[in-house]
Formats: sequence, structure tokens, C-alpha cells
Amino acid sequence: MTGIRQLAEHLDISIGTVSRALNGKPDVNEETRRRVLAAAEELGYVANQSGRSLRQGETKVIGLMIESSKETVENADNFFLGVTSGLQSVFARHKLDLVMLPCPSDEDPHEYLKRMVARRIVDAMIISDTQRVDRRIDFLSRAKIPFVALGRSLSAGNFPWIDLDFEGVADHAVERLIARGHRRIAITAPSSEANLGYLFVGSYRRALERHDIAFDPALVIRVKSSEQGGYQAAHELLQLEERPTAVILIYELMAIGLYRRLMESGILPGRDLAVIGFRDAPRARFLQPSLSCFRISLYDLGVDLGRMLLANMPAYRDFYPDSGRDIIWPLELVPGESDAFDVGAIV
Amino acid sequence: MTGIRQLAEHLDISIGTVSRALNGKPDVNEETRRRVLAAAEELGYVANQSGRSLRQGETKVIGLMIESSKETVENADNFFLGVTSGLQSVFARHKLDLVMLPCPSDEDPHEYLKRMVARRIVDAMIISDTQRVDRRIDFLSRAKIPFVALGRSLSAGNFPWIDLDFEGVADHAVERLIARGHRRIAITAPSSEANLGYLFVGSYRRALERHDIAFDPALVIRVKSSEQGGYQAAHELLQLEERPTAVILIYELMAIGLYRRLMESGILPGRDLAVIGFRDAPRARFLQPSLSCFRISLYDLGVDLGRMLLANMPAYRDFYPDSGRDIIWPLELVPGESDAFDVGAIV
DNA sequence: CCTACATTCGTAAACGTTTACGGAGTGCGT
DNA sequence: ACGCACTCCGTAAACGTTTACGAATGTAGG
Repeated sequence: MTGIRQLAEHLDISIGTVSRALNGKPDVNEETRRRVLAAAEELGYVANQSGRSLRQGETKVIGLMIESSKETVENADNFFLGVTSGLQSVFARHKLDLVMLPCPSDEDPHEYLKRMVARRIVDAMIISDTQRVDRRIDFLSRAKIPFVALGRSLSAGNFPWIDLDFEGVADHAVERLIARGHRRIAITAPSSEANLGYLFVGSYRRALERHDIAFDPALVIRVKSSEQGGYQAAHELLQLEERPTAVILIYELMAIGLYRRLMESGILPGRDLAVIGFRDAPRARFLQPSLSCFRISLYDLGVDLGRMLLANMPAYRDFYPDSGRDIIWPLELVPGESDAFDVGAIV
Repeated sequence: MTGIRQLAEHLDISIGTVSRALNGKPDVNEETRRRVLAAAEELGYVANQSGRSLRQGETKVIGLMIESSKETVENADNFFLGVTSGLQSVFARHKLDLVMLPCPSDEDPHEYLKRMVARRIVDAMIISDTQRVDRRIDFLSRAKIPFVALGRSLSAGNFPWIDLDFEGVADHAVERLIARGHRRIAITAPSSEANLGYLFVGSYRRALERHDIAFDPALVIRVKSSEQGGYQAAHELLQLEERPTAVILIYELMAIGLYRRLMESGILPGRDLAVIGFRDAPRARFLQPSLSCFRISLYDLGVDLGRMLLANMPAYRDFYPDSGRDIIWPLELVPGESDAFDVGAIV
């Protein structure tokens, strides 16, 4: 493979000049720069990243850590692929590359992260699936590795993150349903006492009480946020003595299972039960009746995530002076047929 | 951050000895090795990968290139995540790490690959989504970069690959359906003249003719291999003057859309039309009636892919002496309800 | 006591790049 | 003729690690 040395010999100039020419340094004759660039193209020279990293102490690579948990694989919503395109559009401007780091399911995410960072494979990290207390966040903070998190956490006082607006969605959904005459509204939440479930249900409760509707714990269906979870949620809904007229799903994908279970009992979403979904899962886009759903532009989310990260890296800070922090990502309601009916009209 | 120099000073021995101790070289006293390892653990020392890579000319990182095409995102089957776990189980034994390299959709995959390789971010590559003529394969072959491909190609005479047994599946499916009395069997194929479609349909045709059933081009439904494609396939099936009694899907995911379209017309899969799927798509696992389908263990596929790659790398070749090449991956039929009826019994 | 050998360790070069520093050449004003 | 500023380029050190080589020590055999 051709290194900078071969390139310099071929051009009969010193490697220092070649390097400066390639890196756009000012103290090099424009004519020589032209020759160097031409020769580099001709010989197919690309700088060896190891040498460069060693010298300047940075790799120009950003890592996106993902966990290949069973749940991720089963849900299969390609959430991350959607985000990467937005991330890359930002990184490309600075010649940064993005790699996805899949943490093996049998390895502790914290250890995996430490290894990747210590080996200096990446300069900065994007982490996701944040836990309520997340050792990764403490580690990255202390080690002063630039990072952003996709998801809130209670760990480490102050770090940049973006999270979805669970509270806004629940509030909006309840308001919308109430406006259509619904009084008995169910909601799904993760079985664990996760942060996001707390926010989601809390906001739902406040919205109900604002309209003098008593909060009924029986209407909070705790199931897994997956297609099967949706199936089970429908099953539990049908068991209730006083059946709700509407249900809010914390994860769009659940609608697939929910629809199926409902249809099995001859209940048609959008006619017999209003359904509103949340989050973005491409596979749920083609349901019938179409799902009313709060959607995200994963691309835009990736862009903001990338900007926020760079704003936290000294070398790029100046490019993103007014980049926000701790963004609560708003979602847009895409109306469908699944909540199209007014209860008032029926009663 | 602590480097090998700090570690050596702390122990009051030379950095050469520290390095040898850490790397398990024989010419170091066991007592000193113990001390070094203890100190490394205590100080949290991890070798800087840039320095190491530079010296030994290898990065100990394997790249899995994925394309975030629109189709991938929409299909959302997490095929790659499933494969990575198998890959990592092999790589972990040799302290190799796996990174996923998502090629931006606006960049030429060939250029992207060249960049990643030239920058020496990875030692070896796993590529997928191979095209009939694929410049990446020619490039990697010429540059002598170890690689394996997930998918066949007509490029570059001789390279290691694994591909799914399209021919075996089509053959098996046809035989199975004929044994149950079906004579009019439809099949789906990609709209493009892709390699795999050619193999799939070709084998289907030969199996039919083996049983003296004339090949009817009208029964080859050319649609996209996606959920929507399945919907459209069903639609086209219903238009046919003489409706088939069975259909073979080239991609399991299509079953979701197909089912929906069929149900809309009151046709029940497994009772009115036999359906057999192919490939592994977790989201299709929960269909009702359950889908008869040729499934893969993505984990096992990953394991073999990893082994095949290492067998092509000088440093690891000896560990995998009898690793096969050019594997046509066999699939196992997981019977379901969707093809459970005998046409003979009805007629 | 000398030689031969094994064990253990230190020394220094090398990997490919970037960059601080200084030198050579030129032009210009005094 | 001299000094100065400016442009352009070469030199060499540095990044953190591995490893070939040889030095030092100990041990055993003659």
C-alpha cells in the first residue's frame, strides 16, 4: 500500500510538504499542492488512520453503541438505522466517520463501553437504552469522553441528552380523546418501573384529572413494549368488566398485536375502540385501519443528536455555538383512522 | 490516561518487559507478569489501539458493512443484528472486535468501502447485499484485504461467500405442495433481474416440470420483497383468471401484507390458499394462521461466516483448517398452519 | 575455572503521520 | 550592501506500542 513516503518520493519532495499539502495547510505553494493532490489521487493514497491517530491523539471516528438485546431483535424497528443517516449527514461535514458498536448480549454494556473507549477506537460516543442509573454515564463523564445519550437518566448530574417527549404525547393523546367524548381511556406502560413509563403514565393521569376523570389503576396495562405485548394488552383490555373506549400505546409496534387480538374478538379498531400509538416503527405504517400515531423524523433526531455531540467536543464546538442541550423531542401527531370516531356520536 | 510508560514507571521496570508481560510472551518471569497484570488492572491500563495498530500493521477490528437503504429500513428485520451475535462469538476468542459500518445512502458503497479500508479502520470486511457485478469484490480481491460476502456474485473469479439455498428452498417447497395435491403454484420473485430471483424461479420451474406441470409465467409474481410487496402480490394473485391454490414467498415478511390482502377478500391462508415463506424475519413469527416457513438460525450463520473469514486471514488460518468455502446455506422448514391442507382432500 | 546454555530483562528501532522550527530563496526598501 | 519580511519547504521529533537484539545473571557440566 502506498504511504506518504512513497508519495513524497514519487513527487521528489519531502513528506512534510506532502502532509501539509494534503491537509490544506497555508504554507504550501498552490502549484505543489495541486501536484500532490493529483499524485495522491493517481496512486490511490489515503492516510493511514493509525499513524494519524497516534500523532494527533484522535481517531475521527464516532461510535454509536447499540445493544443487541433480544427485545431489540424481536421488535426489529431499525430505529438506529434511521438515526444514523441523520448523524452521518452532520459528521460528514467534518470528515468524521460513524461506526456502530454492537454490544454482545453476553457482555456487560459498561465493560464493553470501557473497552472500546480505552482502546481509543472512537473519539466520542453516542449511547442509547439508558438506564435509570447508568454506570456508563458516570464513566464517560469522569473520563471526560465526549458523549450524548439517547434517553434520560438519573445518573451523573449534568450530561447532554435527547429524549422523546413522553409527557407531551400522553397529554396530547388524552386531550384529543376526551375532546371526542371518551371518558374511559386505557394506557399501556412497560412492566418495569422504568423512567419513561413513569413520565408517560404520570402525564396521562394529570391530563385525566384536569378533566375531573378519576384515575383508575386498572386501566394502566403493564406489558412488554412489543408486538406480543400489544396482543396481551388487548387480551387484558377485553377482560375488564367495564371496557374502555380508547387505548394509548406507548409503542407503535404494539398496535400490530393489539389489532390482531381485537379482530379475533370481532372488535374493529377505529370503530369499536380508539387506538393511538407513539414513536416510530416503520412496520406499523401499513396497518388497516391506519393508526393514529405520534411519529418522529428519525433523520432529524439524528441530526440534532450529532450536533449536540459535536457541540461538546472542543474541536468542533465553534461550529455549533447555539446547539441546545437536554432536548425533549416533540412528536407530531399523524392522524389515522384508528381514533376517528366520536364516542358522543355513538352514545 | 495511563499509557504503558506510566505503568512501567510505576512498577520500576522497562516498558519492553511490561509489553511482553501483557501480551503473554514467554520470556518474562511469572512473578513479574503477575505484578504487571495486577498493576494494569489497578491503574485501568488498556493498550492504545493506534499505537499498537501502527506497530503491527493490524487493527484487530473486523468491519461489517451494511447499507441503510430505504428497503432495509422499511423491512426492518434486524437480519444483521442476528448475524452479529454469531460473528462476535467467534471473534471474541481472538480478541477481535466487530464494528458495523453503515454506508450512507447518498454515498457510493464502493467508495465508502475503499475509504474504510484505506484508512485501515478494519483488518477485514464482511460485505452483504452483493450485486451481480460488484466492484467491491474486485477491489477487495485486488487489494488483498481478507473478506467474505453474504451473498453470491458473478464478480471476481474466486472469493469466499455464504448464500442462502434459494434453489433448495424452491425445490423443497414445490415438492411439498405437489405432494399435497397442488398443481397450480405461484411464486414471488424480485422485480429486478437479480441473481437470487433467477435461481429461485429456475429451481421452481425445474421442480414443476419434473412432475409434468407446465411452467406458467403468469404465476411468477414480480413484486418488491417487502410487506407492501406481499400485499400487492396477493392483489395480483386475485386478478388471475385461474386462481392458484398455493404461493411460495421469497421473503417471509411479505406474508404480512399478503395475509392482509387475502383477508380483505375473505380468503383464509391455510384453508383457501397455501402459503410457504422463506428466510427469517422475526416479525412474521406471530402471524395467524402460523406461517409455514424455511427458517435460518442467524446466529449459526454468523458463526460460519466468522469462521470462514478467519480462515482467510493468515494470522488465524490455522485455527480453522477445515472451514468450508462458498457455503450454500441450507434452510429448515418450520411447518405451520398456512399450508396445512391437502388440495386432494378438497377436490 | 571455563564454557555453554537458559532465563529474564533493558535498549532502541520501527510503524506512518503531523507539526514546530528553522533555513533557503526572493523581493524590496534603505 | 544590508536588513527585513515573506513564501515555501526540509528536518526531525513526537505520538504509544511491539519486538529483534543483546546484555546480565544464574546454573550446570566439563
